[in-house]
Amino acid sequence: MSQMIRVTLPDGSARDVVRGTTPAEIAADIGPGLAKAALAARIDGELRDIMRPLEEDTNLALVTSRDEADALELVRHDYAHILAEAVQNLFPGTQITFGPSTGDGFYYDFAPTAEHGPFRDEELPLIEEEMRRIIAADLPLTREVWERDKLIAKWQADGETFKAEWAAELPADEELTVYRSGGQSGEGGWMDMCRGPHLASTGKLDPAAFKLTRVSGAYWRGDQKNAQLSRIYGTGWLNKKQLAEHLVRLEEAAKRDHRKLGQEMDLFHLQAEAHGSVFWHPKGYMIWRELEAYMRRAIDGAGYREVKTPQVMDARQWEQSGHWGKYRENMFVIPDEVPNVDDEGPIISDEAEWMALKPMNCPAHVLIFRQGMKSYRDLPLRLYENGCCHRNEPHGALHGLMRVRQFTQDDAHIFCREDQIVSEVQAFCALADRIYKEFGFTYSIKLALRPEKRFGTEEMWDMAETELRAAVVAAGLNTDEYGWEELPGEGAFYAPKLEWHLTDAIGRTWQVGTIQSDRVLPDRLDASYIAEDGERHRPVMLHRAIFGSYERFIGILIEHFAGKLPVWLAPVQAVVATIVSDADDYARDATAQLAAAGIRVETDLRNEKINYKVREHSLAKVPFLLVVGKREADEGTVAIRTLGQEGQRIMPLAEAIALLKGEATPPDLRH
RNA sequence: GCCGCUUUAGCUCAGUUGGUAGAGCACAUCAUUCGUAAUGAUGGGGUCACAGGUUCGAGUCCUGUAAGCGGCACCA
Repeated sequence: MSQMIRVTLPDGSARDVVRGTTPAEIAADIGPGLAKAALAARIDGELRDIMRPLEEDTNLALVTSRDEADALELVRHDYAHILAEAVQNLFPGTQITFGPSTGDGFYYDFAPTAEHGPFRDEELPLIEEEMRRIIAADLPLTREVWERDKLIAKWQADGETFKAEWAAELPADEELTVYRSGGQSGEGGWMDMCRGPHLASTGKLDPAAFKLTRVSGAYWRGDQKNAQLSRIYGTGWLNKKQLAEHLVRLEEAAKRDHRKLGQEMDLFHLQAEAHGSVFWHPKGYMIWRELEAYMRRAIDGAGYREVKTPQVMDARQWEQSGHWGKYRENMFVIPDEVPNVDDEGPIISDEAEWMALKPMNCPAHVLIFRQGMKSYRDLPLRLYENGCCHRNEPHGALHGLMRVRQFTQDDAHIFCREDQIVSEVQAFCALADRIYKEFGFTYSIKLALRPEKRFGTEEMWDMAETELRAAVVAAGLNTDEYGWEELPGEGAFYAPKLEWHLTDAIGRTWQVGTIQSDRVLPDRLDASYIAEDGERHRPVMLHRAIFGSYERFIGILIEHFAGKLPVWLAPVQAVVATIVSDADDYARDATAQLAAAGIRVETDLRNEKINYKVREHSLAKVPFLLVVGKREADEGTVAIRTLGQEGQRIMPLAEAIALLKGEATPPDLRH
């Protein structure tokens, strides 16, 4: 075996070095600048430690902070380790578990001692200080390969039961590696089991480029049945400037929060007496009404027929549909009896019959389908409902408009034959695409596969998943551009789901649209049609929504536009504001003409300076401000100021009305 | 549901080691009629989330409950 190996660099040049040479040594050989800048190595495309010796001929690329994605990943992972080391220095007995990098930083999950309990916000500065001390100490990080039994024994000896469990369960063919900061090779210092790679030493990190942000509970291995750990989150960057920019971005995002804007713009409110249900104010409900009208135009044009179904149905119906068995913990259940009321309130007898508020519209739509005989000629039958549903969600899940307990879905069920599924799903993908684009959204799309709790045969699920996948492929949506991925175990109990996701102001994604291919409910609720062969057949039922719920969609719209809604959705589209009271009559007349043209317009005749009015209506995010003074009143003009722009345009009133009418036209009615 | 934090005027927030509540904005009244992001003056407004407890005395300390916030788990 040769003592020399050949290393090929990205520029195509090759150099022969002694086996066991490290990328760091090669970097140093090329130049001191590179040696300092190099953070890690890419060996045949795989990210590796810069201190890890090269054993065979390879392609080598040195990773520096210019390779931002790689560098951030490395740095964040290192911050996570240093966080763990700092916590164990400060709080002996705390067990370490697991700590990855995230989209903007890192976290680490700890099992604190019983005496200490979960970490608290106020401890974060202390931990940050210890982390900076570790960075300043510039401790070298070394990689060691351990034998599984020895490593498990070591963790057990150290009282690290979570690590021991993890080490025992890692795949048998996986090499177990440990990273040690400080200490001698093989002993001393601080160690964590980790796949790596890591930087060469803790001093490679910028002590001013990270910040611990919050604490949280988190379950061991993400399972509620397991122990709850104490998670510490941080944000980490390559330098101080990046951190500062990130913190500014967070502040900006907080200003777009739909809960904050909803209050400032007087759109809606939530209160404890109906927690999880929305009180829509006139302005907020105007957005809703516009969306409803928009969606009706869309479904009318796509061959749907609108229905309305009961809010409350007998428990037996929900048993039949399977919801009673699989979904009851989320259902609001009510007794079906005249309450026997005395001073203590209603008494429910032991024999009470039960009813439930609908958590979904699907069973009711099947009941409509079942009325009368259906022929194959009736299919596909597309039933749409603005369906108001109630779900008793876990309290910790509630979040503004995004997650509520009462919500209205733009829900439809398409009853169709087997051979119509793919074309129906494709048509839906096209409709959803058109609609999201008309609102200016980009979306990601996922396929949620069969869950553990489910009805139906494996063959049914195989078919259903295959159909949805086929439709997405046919529509060309299964690409990275659409964030395409398959999510095992995340489907509904009756069907796999295609899901459309939109992103909120701080990067959290929310499912809005869905289409689900369901053979279970038609079977359980005995839906059938007469086919060409004269026999009864089961239809397939496609559950689908595009807004998901009006509540969530409005929440996302508010954040997406930072409250500055497109004119057609703005609750108040224009305000006519006077400069002097001499213009009051003209302002009233102009307002009446705008209103007659269908513009949502208000008048501001208050005895205030125009500066004050401009500021107030700008903050209220009114798209158009029509200012009238003596001059405009005399000339029959208005001075139009557009939200977000400085200056104004003076034009005849008739022209202004035409302009606003055009701007206020919903996107689907433009040509 | 779980972990941590929070809850004081309509809104945003001050309130020292426990001694009986304050600002700005908003609102009302008056004056001001003003040309594109805050005119001035005066005034009204609070069971300090709720329920207990400690104390001579609790916005402040303790316990419980509820809601809100950030995560986790769960989901449109």
